Amino acid sequence: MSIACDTCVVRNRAICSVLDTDELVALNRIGRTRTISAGQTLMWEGEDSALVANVLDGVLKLSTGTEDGREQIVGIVYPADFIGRPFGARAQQTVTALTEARVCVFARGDFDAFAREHPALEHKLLQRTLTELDRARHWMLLLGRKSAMEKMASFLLEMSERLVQNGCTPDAGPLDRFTLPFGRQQIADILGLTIETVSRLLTKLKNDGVIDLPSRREVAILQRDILHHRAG
Amino acid sequence: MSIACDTCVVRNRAICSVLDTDELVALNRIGRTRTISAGQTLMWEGEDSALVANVLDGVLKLSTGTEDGREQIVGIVYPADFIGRPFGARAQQTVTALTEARVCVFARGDFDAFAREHPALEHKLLQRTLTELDRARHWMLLLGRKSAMEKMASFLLEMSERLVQNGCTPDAGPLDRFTLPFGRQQIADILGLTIETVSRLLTKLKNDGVIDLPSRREVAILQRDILHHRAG
DNA sequence: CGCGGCTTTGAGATACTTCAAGAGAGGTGG
DNA sequence: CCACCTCTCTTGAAGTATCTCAAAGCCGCG
Repeated sequence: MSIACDTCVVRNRAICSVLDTDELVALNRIGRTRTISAGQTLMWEGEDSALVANVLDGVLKLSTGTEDGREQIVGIVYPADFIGRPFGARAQQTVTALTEARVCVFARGDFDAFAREHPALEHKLLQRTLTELDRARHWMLLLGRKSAMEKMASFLLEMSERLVQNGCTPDAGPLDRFTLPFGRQQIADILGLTIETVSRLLTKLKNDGVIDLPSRREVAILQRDILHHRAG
Repeated sequence: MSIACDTCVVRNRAICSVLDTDELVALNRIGRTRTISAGQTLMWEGEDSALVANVLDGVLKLSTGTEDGREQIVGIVYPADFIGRPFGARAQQTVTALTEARVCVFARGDFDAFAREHPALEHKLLQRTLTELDRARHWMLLLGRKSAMEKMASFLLEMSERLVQNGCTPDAGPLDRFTLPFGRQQIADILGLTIETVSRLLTKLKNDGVIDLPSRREVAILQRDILHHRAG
């Protein structure tokens, strides 16, 4: 039987990788592919959790905000990552596409039921969730205890590691040049800073010869060791 | 057969609650109870993850730090909570007892193997991990975007909800008076502030009549609505 | 009573924000 | 192809929340 998953670009990296063909057929039946344009929101904080999804392509952000409009980005989602809140009634974060994105969506109830019948899938999801929890807690150190420059340096280093093309190329280590899927305000919302501070820090790093900024969203790391040093 | 779990105080709230008697006997065989005195550390960040545990009694903190000694508390662990990093080689946080604590510990390898054979246990663990992840991400908003006073007010409100005696008393809602398991420096390490700022904020809240501080570690909330308002 | 650790309070320093313009980039239409 | 517009980003100057440094107060405990 031929199904969409056969040609799925994240087939071997998403949580689905633990499923055999029959199981994949069953999962495929309850899901569908959806395209989201940049800036569009897939689910809202506080809304009831109706959907979960696998990311096929693109980058999305998870964010929370205060009543008066301050925003904090709490997670960045890449291809093969899972989004949504299974086994829970409410979505706790807003999910918004930063680039055009393709996701494989499931009604939460359907997915929950399927997962409960497939322990291997739940196990994979558990592993991912544990990793995400470690990552979130590590980010709390950055938010709570690092200076603005340390935050920025840490951020650039993390991006150089995470934005590696997840394509066919064998793992080539961190990139020395990459295009951010964020504008300055979004970097500020990730680091808990203001847009002006972000701009000043980037200019300073550029003037110090640590990085180069070929265009608005491109970054080239010229002196990784120094950047590392500034990350605290 | 009589086992320790029969009289376990968290029997119905810890992840073990999904196990039947036979399973509990098996799990009991690979675990043992251990007492930790206040201030003692159970596992260290970066060390390999040898243990996992259920908390029976007491309060512990999860923390990470920078090389130069700055610390951020990233989680607080109460009775019936699970600690450690199953299915992963390294502990990502340091776990330290804040009060004298009793925990039910397992060698990580033993626990991993047991969990893989008991999907219901993994499911329960997944649910907990998802909840913890939501909590951690919510805390990121506090760390990144809230003012010192907003942080303190949010903290006091959260404590009044989480420190509810988990004993036999039916759920009685948030406490208006409680004893913190933290000193001032630890509150600072939770909120990403300095000890002096923490002290000043508490005295201000007291002078404003919003709270009372009967002793060093006791807090009484006098005007919950105002505290809520100051939490942002 | 006196000692040591924790906490409070004060005064001054500063990192980051806020407010306010100006410059640059990218897109659109003439 | 250039002029224009808008949106984002940069830069500057001033303000302020929080930190740092320093000293004194409190409290439990031997």
